[in-house]
Amino acid sequence: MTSERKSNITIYQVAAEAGVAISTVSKVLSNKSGISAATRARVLATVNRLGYVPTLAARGLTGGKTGIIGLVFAFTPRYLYKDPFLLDNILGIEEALNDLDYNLLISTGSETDISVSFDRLLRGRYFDGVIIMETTEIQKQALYHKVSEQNLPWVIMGYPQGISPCCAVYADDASGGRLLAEHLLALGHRHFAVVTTINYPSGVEERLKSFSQVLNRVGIQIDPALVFIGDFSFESGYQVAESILNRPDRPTAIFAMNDRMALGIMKWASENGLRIPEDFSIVGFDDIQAASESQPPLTTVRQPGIEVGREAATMLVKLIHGEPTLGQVLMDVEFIQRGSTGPAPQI
Amino acid sequence: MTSERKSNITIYQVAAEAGVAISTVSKVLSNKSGISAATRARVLATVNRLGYVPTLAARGLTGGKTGIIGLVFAFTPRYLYKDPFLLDNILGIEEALNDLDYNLLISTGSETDISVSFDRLLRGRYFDGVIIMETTEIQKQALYHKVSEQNLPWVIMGYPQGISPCCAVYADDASGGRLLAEHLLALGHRHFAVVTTINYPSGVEERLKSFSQVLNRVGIQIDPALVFIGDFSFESGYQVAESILNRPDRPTAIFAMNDRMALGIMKWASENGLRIPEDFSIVGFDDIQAASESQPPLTTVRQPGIEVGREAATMLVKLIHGEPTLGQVLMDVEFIQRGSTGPAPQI
DNA sequence: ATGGAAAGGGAAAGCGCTTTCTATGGAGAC
DNA sequence: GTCTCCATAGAAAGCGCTTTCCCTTTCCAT
Repeated sequence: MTSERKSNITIYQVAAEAGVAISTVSKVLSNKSGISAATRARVLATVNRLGYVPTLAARGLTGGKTGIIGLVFAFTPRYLYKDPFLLDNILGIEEALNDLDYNLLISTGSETDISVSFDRLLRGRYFDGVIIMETTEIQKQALYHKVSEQNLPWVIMGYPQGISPCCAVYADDASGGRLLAEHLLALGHRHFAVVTTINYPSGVEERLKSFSQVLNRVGIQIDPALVFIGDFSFESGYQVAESILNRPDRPTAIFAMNDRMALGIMKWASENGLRIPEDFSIVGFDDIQAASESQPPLTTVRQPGIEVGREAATMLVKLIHGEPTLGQVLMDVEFIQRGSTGPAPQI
Repeated sequence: MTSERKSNITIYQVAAEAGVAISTVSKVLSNKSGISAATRARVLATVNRLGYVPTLAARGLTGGKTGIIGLVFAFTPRYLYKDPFLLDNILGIEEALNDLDYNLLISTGSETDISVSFDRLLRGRYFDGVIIMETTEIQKQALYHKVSEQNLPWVIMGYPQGISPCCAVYADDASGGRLLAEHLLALGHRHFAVVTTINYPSGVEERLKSFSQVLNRVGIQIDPALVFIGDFSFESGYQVAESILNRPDRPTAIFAMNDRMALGIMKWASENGLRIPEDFSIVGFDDIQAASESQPPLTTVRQPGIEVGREAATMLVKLIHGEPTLGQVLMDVEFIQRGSTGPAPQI
């Protein structure tokens, strides 16, 4: 009655069966040096025969490797699980981690409160490393302190600015913003609206910044009255569409910070008899699957979501193993011209 | 140099500060009885002041609660992270778990090999409970044995058949299949094709079974030559579309086991000049967002994905706390008629 | 042959917590 | 006022593993 759970095979039983000390078994399993090939083989055979699996909890306690990676996402689960692009990131991480024999624990929260559960996790000795995903500047700082306090290897999936030195993997959002601006400018557009969000992650900030810089260079400022706020969702795009498109001085081009909001705006437009790109042009960001399936298909910038995730995971595992890694990896984005952009309408 | 990590505050320090024994602190934190109100308050105050967080690993080792729930998904991550319906399930779980102060660790695998990493996790003393998601009959049996060996509370998210007694939450797939069959029959359809997958989870099996039963009742058998195999993806639907729709005896109605495959077929049809529902009718299953946005919108059956996930998580936590729970919960589905179905074309 | 270094193997000390089990004090009963 | 009994606090024994430290072997160089 000591334990409710059926007692598993422990390292002691393996040691006894194999006729060695437990430290020897431990060394074999952790691939430490100092064990003869013969002994190693004998121990391994016993491990297999008994079906021994080391207890993660005990490993975690003693500072050994648990094979678990934490991922902090400082926004709500709804934000995460409804965003095809972020899910691509996670898919990439999962795939890489499965290959490397690690597991992922995702910790979601809310904008105001990242710490509650993550704190507990972080200090719980469960993680071999941590990936920080898609955060705002302020959160990044807070998380950075927490994680480095624990002395855990960590990687930022997103822009690293403000924190240095650190390992980071991120798409070249800045170039994306620039490419879109240049494209729209070349089509003769001069009157822009942008749809962004409050409390956005750094990548979005970069897109917007470089977009405006290109415009500034030709003497165009974005009118603050033409900056609209959504929450990255299709619905939020649909909702702000009216206030963008129904104004007397309708912008000729709209830059939505992601594809889903762009698609939402397009839906409202088509329901309200506006033609794209004849009446206005629109661009998004990410290149999610739906972007190529819309009517017309959406001009956008492709971010390599899966690759970013995979790279981040691979980098973290290298860090854990103490192997040398590139500090920061910038992934290329690709401008994708489709039917949602055309020459600016004559006024 | 004993530990690489900065040493955290331990229960000993809290006990010393509060002037009590560590067992007292432990009892306070686990809400055990036998502690006076004064002592409890003093300990709690010290815990807060010091910012003490119990180490999960140590808790796990001693059989205490770790606050971590495992989710087994026996297929590949790509299958999971690309399926809006399954993601709804997970979203529901996450939301419920966040409220209940638990965390979720998702373990994906592959059809052939569910056990490798999950085995390790399961025996690692990390989980307070386990949710088994969307598996085939055979896998369910195997997982069932593994989990119950560990004496962990567990819940099946999906059909429980074959295993009893157990806790399960599932949508009424059988009714869904029936409703679709009746609808198509009422429209005069007599010539059916179905698109399913190999190695499908039990829910899909139920849909198909009840669909055929309704047809059988009016003397219609599904021609084995008209059973097509996809993999639940949009692309796989697109790919099988030609072999379904280009045959001389084209079926007048198609039942795809999920919306994404149905949508893929519709895309091929529209690219090849076939009109829906004039040339053929098509139905899906799940009611993902894209189903209502397609041209024409898709007739389907809505499964309450988020609710199922939420219910499964809530049930599991009750199980963990030793509270009484309903053994099995069947969630209603809803038939949703849209534009993709119409009267059978005259031959 | 023999001394010494190198290499393999074992004992034991924790890691931080939960959980008995035992001790202690105070209250109630006689 | 003494004795018995609860209620509560404290000591100590693990949980299963890693790691340090030390003792045996084994092998090479002299």
